[in-house]
Order: sequence, then structure tokens, then C-alpha cells
Amino acid sequence: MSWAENVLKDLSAHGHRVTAPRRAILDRIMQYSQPFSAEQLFRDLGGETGPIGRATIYRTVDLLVEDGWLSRVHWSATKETHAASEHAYVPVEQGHQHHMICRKCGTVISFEGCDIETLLGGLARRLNFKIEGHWLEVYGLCQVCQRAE
Amino acid sequence: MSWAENVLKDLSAHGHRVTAPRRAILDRIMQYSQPFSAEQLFRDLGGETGPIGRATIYRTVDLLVEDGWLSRVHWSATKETHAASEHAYVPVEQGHQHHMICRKCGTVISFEGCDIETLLGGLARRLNFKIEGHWLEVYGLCQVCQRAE
DNA sequence: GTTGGTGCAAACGCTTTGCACTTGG
DNA sequence: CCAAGTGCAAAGCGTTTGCACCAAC
Repeated sequence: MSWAENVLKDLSAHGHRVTAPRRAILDRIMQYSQPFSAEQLFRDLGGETGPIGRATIYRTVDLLVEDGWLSRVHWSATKETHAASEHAYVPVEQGHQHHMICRKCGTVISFEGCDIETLLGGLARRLNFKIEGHWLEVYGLCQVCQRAE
Repeated sequence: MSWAENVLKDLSAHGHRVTAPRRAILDRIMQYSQPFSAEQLFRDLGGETGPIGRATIYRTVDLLVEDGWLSRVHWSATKETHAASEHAYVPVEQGHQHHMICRKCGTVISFEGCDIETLLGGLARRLNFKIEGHWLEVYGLCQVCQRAE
């Protein structure tokens, strides 16, 4: 059961429709080995002359983020200038996940089961801060790029 | 020695000039108890009719981020739509810091000495991933807002 | 047949840029 | 002095929106 299939199933389960544009978008997302942006997705699906409108891409990406099938990361392939820097996304199986992102090739390794709240628990207790969630992202070099350096 | 004073000293130490607009910007930043955006800073300093141009604000913010005196966070006061969502910043003493941000009032608590790399060390070793840096941000409720709920 | 989805194009809003003017050291 | 900094206005560009049309269920 691929990620795209899971998403499609979940979409119809939530009363959403399974349309051709959505299929195409999901298929394209699965081919990325790096974080991707909405704009990039638009280009890769044919851009201005392609069959899928820009609005549809953005709307679908938003939908997927809302339903927990895409996760936003801060990594950006294009050295962010950051004039309206593109937001980047990574497909995830649903649930709490974090990412290790290779600064060179952009490969993403997802992992769960982080113990950060435990780690910060003492600090939070001392400060009387009630932790409700957190954002963690790790940067570095993947195995392949380490060798290449 | 206030944050603004430290920044000014650092600026001239790096061959930058201490100008009236920069003083005004630093002073205003110190008054925030929440993450702020460049646009907000612009408005608070008088906006279109004020003495400081928008470009100066953006250039100064960038400068401060580069020199490590401002840190970008993901929290946003305005429910991010995220059409060109404003980037938010927090003043920091230089060095590696993380933030706990209250989801209600936006109060920021900075802390250092996180042991995340230690925590993730085992995982990274197993995956042959070489950690070079990380981004961590914690969300929740500060002491005051907990009581208010 | 409904109504959710789509495409188009225009609008939006944050951010950047070019250029002539000002000012700090 | 003169290079760094500033202000202005225009341009950039990712993202959103209004609306008429289309197609999934």
C-alpha cells in the first residue's frame, strides 16, 4: 500500500473526491527524494501549459498538510533569498514525525519516537511552562554525501 | 548592558555604522514581548508616514539575523493564511538558543544547553547520518495563560 | 442532479531592488 | 571626504481568491 494509495483512501473516507489532478499530484510527490515546493510541483506537472492549474496544486498541498499527509520543513533547495521563499514539504505517514535532512542532497530521513518532551520536562516544570507540542528538524550529511566530501 | 547596547557595540566592531534608524529599530525591538515581524516593526515605527523606510527595516532585520542577534521562529500571531506569511523574529543573546513560545500570548522563553544531539546521537550513528545542526522550537502555555484557561 | 473540485486570471502582501541622496566616522 | 546607509517607488514572486465551468459520486 503506497503513500498515494493511503492518501486517496483517506480522502474518500473524509468525503473528498478522487480526481485526476489529485492523482497526478500524489504520483508526482512520490517521485521526489527531496523536500519539494508547491511551485516546483506546478512546474513538474507541466507549468503554465500543463493540464493542472496552479490553484489546484496549492489547494491540494494545503489539504494534504491539514490531513497530516504532508509535513512542512524549513529546508530549501534554492538558497532562500527569502523573498517569498517557497515553503517545502515532505510526504509522511500520519503521526508525529521528525526529519533529518541532508544539507547537500536533500535526502530526508523520517523518524519518530523522539523523547524531547521528556528531555525538556524538567525545564518546563521549573518554568511552569506546559508543553503542548514541538518542532524538531535535524540537519547534516547523509551517508552518501559524507563519503563524497 | 542591554541587548540593544550589545548590538550597537557589535555593529561598530564589525565596521557597521550606528545610525538613527538603527537605534530606533533596536529600541523598538526591545519593547516586544512576543515574536515580531518586519512589517509590524515598520508599522510600529510610524509606517508610511514615519521617518524610517520599509527597506531600512528589512535590511536591518536581515543584518541582525546574519550577525546572530535575531532568531527566526515559526510562531505567528496572525493566523497564518500563509500567503506570504510574515516571518517572525525574536531577539537573542548570541549563541545557540531555543525557544518555548506560548501559543496564547506569544511570550518567548529562551533556553540553551539542549541535549538533543546527544539524544539523537544513537539514531544518527545507526543511520550513518552526520548531524551538523538542528532546529527546535517548543509550543505550549506559559504560566500566566495556564491559569487564565 | 448536487456540490465539491478545477482552471484562469487578477489581486494580495511580504520582501527585494535600483538609484539618487544623506550622513557617520 | 566617501563609502555605508537610507528612502522612495517600482518590481518580484509565491500564494490566494472570485467566478464560471466541469465532473465525481
